[in-house]
Amino acid sequence: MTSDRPFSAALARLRAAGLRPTRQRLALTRLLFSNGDRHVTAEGLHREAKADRVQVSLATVYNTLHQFTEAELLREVVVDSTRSYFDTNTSHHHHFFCEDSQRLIDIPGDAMRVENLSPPPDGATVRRIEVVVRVGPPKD
Amino acid sequence: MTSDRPFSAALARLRAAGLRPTRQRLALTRLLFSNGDRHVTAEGLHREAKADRVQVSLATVYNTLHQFTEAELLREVVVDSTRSYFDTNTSHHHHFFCEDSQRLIDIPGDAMRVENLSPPPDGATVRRIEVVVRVGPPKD
DNA sequence: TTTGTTGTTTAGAGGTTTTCTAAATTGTTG
DNA sequence: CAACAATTTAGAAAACCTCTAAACAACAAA
Repeated sequence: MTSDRPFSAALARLRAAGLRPTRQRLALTRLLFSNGDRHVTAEGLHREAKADRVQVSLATVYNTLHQFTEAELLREVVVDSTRSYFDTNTSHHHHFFCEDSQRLIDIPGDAMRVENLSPPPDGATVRRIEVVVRVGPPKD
Repeated sequence: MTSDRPFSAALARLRAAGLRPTRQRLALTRLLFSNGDRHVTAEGLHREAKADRVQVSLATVYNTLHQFTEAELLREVVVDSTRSYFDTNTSHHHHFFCEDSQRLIDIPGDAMRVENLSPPPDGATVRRIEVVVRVGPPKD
């Protein structure tokens, strides 16, 4: 097993990514990864940290989110042109995006298939296929 | 045929959308729709207009892009959290997004299929399914 | 054509999210 | 511990977009 204690799990994650386990990064790691898959914005995570009495600046939240994305601990999901979302689930999957609540919901990678994709232009290499299903409230 | 003169085509488009054919809207309409499908940003279209000696403010470019989107003359494509893209092709289709050149390329709607989509949560209604294939340079 | 009304445009201010800067702090290594 | 490098931070700044209120242009009616 990897460990059931949040602290050493967080520590292990950071070490594996080659990032120094600072107080701020440990705290953010725990917020992000201790309770199943999550979708966060920088602002939202910062608020959460403050509510948790973790002293961390917004700049550091941004830095950390980007470093974690770099290290593939997170994935950025682009669904809203005004805000960036980060997803703790880095495995192959897609998203529902609820346009009224601005919330993301995972669609497991194997619950959906993209068929018949035409080849990319100029022999470019496919980096990722992202499917976003925009949903609204029930039409009742 | 609808008309081969750009002016009356633009006029017809605006009338059909219930928008007054002002000098600015006519000029932007021509830039947008006279030469096949396009993907533009507000900043980019504004630059183009200036290069074309069309006097129009950036605020009007934004207003116009949004009104056209509202009227379904354009579609917004969300691929980049720092900028909004607008697509003159409003029919069912998807996109390649070249991450190095920041350019969009259409994938015809029938050149690709999304199969097996799980039902949306809480009986929410699906508004649109968007597929973005992010591509990078050839790995040569 | 003139006039009144309403819709449109505009410059500039302002908002929001994100990045940058440079100084202070912290973690790590010898 | 000392020295060095990485990290954090507040605040300034950048980028993109929206708002405001005043000027202006399109349209309809007379």
